[in-house]
Amino acid sequence: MTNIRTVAARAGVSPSTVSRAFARPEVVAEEARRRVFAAAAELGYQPNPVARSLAMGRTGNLGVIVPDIANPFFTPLIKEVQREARRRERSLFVADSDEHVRQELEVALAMARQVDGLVLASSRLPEEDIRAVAALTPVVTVSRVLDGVPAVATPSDRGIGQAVEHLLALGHRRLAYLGGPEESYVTPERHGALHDAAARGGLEVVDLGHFQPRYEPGVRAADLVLAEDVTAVLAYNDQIALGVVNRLTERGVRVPEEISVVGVDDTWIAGLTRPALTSVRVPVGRAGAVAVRMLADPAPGDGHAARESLATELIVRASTGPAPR
Amino acid sequence: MTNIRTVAARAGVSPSTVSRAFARPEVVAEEARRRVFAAAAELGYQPNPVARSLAMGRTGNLGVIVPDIANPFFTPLIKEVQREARRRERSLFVADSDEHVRQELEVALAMARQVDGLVLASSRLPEEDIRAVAALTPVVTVSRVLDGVPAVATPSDRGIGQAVEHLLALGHRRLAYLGGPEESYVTPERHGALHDAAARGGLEVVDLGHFQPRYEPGVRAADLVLAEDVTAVLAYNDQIALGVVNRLTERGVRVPEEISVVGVDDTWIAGLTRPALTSVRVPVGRAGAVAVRMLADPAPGDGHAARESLATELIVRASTGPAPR
DNA sequence: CAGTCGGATGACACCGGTTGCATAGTCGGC
DNA sequence: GCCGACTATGCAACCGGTGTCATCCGACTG
Repeated sequence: MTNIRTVAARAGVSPSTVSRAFARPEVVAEEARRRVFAAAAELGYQPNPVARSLAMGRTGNLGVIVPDIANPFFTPLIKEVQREARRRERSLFVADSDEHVRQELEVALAMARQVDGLVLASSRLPEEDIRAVAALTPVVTVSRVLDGVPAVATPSDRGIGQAVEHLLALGHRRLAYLGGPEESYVTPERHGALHDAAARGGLEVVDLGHFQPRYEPGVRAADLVLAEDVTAVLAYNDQIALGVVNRLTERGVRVPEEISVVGVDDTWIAGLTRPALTSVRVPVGRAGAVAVRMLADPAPGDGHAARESLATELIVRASTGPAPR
Repeated sequence: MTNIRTVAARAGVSPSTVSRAFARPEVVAEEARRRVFAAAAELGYQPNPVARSLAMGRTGNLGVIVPDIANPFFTPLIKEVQREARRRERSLFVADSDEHVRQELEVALAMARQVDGLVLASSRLPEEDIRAVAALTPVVTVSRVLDGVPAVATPSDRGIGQAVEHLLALGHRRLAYLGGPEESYVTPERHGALHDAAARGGLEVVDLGHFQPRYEPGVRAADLVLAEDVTAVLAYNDQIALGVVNRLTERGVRVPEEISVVGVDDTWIAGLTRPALTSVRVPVGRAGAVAVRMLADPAPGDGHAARESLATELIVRASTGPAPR
């Protein structure tokens, strides 16, 4: 493969001039630049980004790691991170940890030194592992807050508070809660937000346990819900909620006439299913954009790590209605 | 940041020994290895993958570029590519071209030299651009066939043929076709497969034009469908089909009693909506796995580029039924 | 016309690893 | 006790760029 010296020889200039012609064309004289590009074109030369990264100590890449690329919750985040990265002329590499802590660490370590900054979304890593990664490259976490590491938080208290208000206003008094996976950092946070809001408003909450954030566990959960004397369900996320809705419908229970269902995440499927799903919107796209901003334009370090917080809100659709009397 | 020489000094050995201790521990004596690792641990040293890539001429990374990460059609591909990459101890970087040719090229060029191989899924690039990328790094295309470039094809003729048979058997005689985006390589391929099969079986096809492969265009398409005298619809993909189903239902047209709807891609949403969607399954996950195999274990070059072909098949669900009389 | 200034270029030392080759050291065999 | 083989290590050249510094040249100034 051709390198900078080959091109230099062909163009009759020194390697330095070739390097400059590509990196900062304006400092090279017209004539020399022309000859360099001509030689490069003939030889099919392209600067080697790996060598450039090594010499410059920066790669021009950013990375984002999500637990599951297939989870539609993360796609707005990826899209926005990518858009912001592109605006800054950085390439974006995405990686998926398959909801698996061990793989998340491997993937993060593999990526760390090959990017100029890393966005860790909904990381399940233990604190010390996140810190280890942060020691290798600048890191911003999303939906996970850690001392000393810049973060974009998306606290669910407001959105879940609105969901509780909404259900109370519709006359519901007993709610089943389908919790998220035990390993997730967000699980206790959402659980706490719900219990706080419910206690304040006088809504009784029945905890039905932990569920993986996918469709099938929601199907299973629906039957548990029917065994309880509740008129509403709040699910950890939209996929679970969708499983519940479909299973209830199959069993002849009408949504929302007999049971109201609320999801969380407000992924795009929420608006597409019938009935469309009432859901707590998590501004994860904006969170991604903010995270990139924090990575690329770091605020002057005033001692402690940067922190942003983006509120959630309830989006009401067709899966919630007045409680049956 | 600490490098191999710092560690060497601390461990009282030469840089080469440190290098070998990390790269091929078995060739380093017990005692030396112990001291190297001790020194490395104290200094928090990790080998720099960029430097390693430069020296070795390989990065240990694979890349995959998809038109749209948010499109559920591609998630099985990404997942399988990742699984196969991991089996071979390669990291995987995913990138998204935002359904945009210009960005696809940029992304591909940026990635090309930083990976040992690239999977281009449903690429929309002009041939010469794909060849330019393939000149920089080994490339395997998926669902796109090009002379001289290894490829995994997923021809739709069989699956679409089955869909036509299925509809004919149900008594349908006139079908509306909602075509894909004009830029896509797959669009004419699917169109051709449909017209061939329809001509063979005696099914009349009404072409309703080109649609972007998303939900909203499907909603719009539904009203066009109703203006035609047809009893069945075949959509370019599931998202369009879903938009059609939802809009028909809204307008009081029952699916499948009055109109049957068939999608293509068999994404996971197809099974989740009500009625569940009959769809042509494209084995894109397996295609990804095969692509990685072709990249990582290249067949002895027998002159022309490797080629694999994976057949599609119809999955019948609830959105198709007997034609109304 | 000499002196100064500034812009373009080349030489060279890096960046942080890998690797072929030479050498020192160990051990066994005869 | 000497020789050959084999192992573990060090040296130094590379991978393909970047960036600093010195040099050279022409032009401008007084």
